[in-house]
Amino acid sequence: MTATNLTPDQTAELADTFRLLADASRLGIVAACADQAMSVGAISDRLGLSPSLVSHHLRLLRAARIMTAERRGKQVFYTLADACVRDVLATMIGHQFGHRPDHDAPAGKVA
Amino acid sequence: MTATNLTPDQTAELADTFRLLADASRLGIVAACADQAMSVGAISDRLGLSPSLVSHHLRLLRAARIMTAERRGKQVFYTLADACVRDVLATMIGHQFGHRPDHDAPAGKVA
DNA sequence: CAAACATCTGAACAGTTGTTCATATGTTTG
DNA sequence: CAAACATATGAACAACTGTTCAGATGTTTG
Repeated sequence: MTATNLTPDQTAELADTFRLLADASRLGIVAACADQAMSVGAISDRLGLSPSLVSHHLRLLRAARIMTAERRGKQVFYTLADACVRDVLATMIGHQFGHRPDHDAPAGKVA
Repeated sequence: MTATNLTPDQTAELADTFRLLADASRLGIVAACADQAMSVGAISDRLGLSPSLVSHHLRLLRAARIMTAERRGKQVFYTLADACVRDVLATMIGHQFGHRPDHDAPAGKVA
C-alpha cells in the first residue's frame, strides 16, 4: 500500500486520524499516556488543563479507538489502545526534533 | 526523545504539523506528490479539486516546508520537501490499512 | 503587443471545533 | 444515607478553517 494509491475514502479516514493529533491539548494527552496509563486528574494536573476539557478530548480519542479506558476505584485510567499512534508519534518526533533538518533551526541561543 | 518528555512548545509544533495532514484535500495533495513531482493542474485534475483550492493548500504546505515548488515553463511542480512526511504517511498507512480488516463503525458509546 | 494558459491571491461565507460553565453520573467513605 | 471526590456530559460561545468566487500575476506563443 503506497501513498499514491489511496482511495478518497481512505484519504478521508487518514485525515480524520491526523485531525485527532492536530490539537496541542489532545496531542499532549496522547503523549502523556504514551508510556503509562494515567488518570484524568493526573493528566489534567500535568498539562494544566481543566478536567472537563481533558474528559471531552478523551471521549474523542476513545471513540476513535486511539485510547482505552479502565476504571480503578474513583479514577479512570487511560492508555494508548495499541502501538499505532506510539509509532507514528515516534516517527514524527524523530524527524522533527531528532536531527536538525537543515540550517533553518530557529533556536540559536540555547546551549 | 520520547513522547512523554515533550515541552508544550514542541507539542504545539507537532500539532501544527499534524494539522496540515488533517484535511482530506491537503492529505490527498501530499499523497499524490509522494512519488513524483506534480504540477498544480495535474493535482487539480487528479483529485477533482479546483486549481484555486489546490493552490491555497499548496501555499500552506510550502510555508511549512513540507513541499517545495519548482517552476518549469508555465507550470509549477510540487514535490515533498524531504522524507519526513513520506515516512510518517507510510507508518500511518501501514497501521491503518496494512493489516486487520476494519468493520467497526465510527465512535459508539463506551459503557 | 496581445492572447492564451497556469498559477496565485484576497475577500467573504459557512461549517467546524476547542474551550468554558454548569450540572449530572458514578464511586468510595463517614 | 449523605458527603466528598473523580469523571462525564450538554449547551453555548468564540475562534478557526476550508471552500468559492473574482480578479491579479506570471509565462509562453502568435
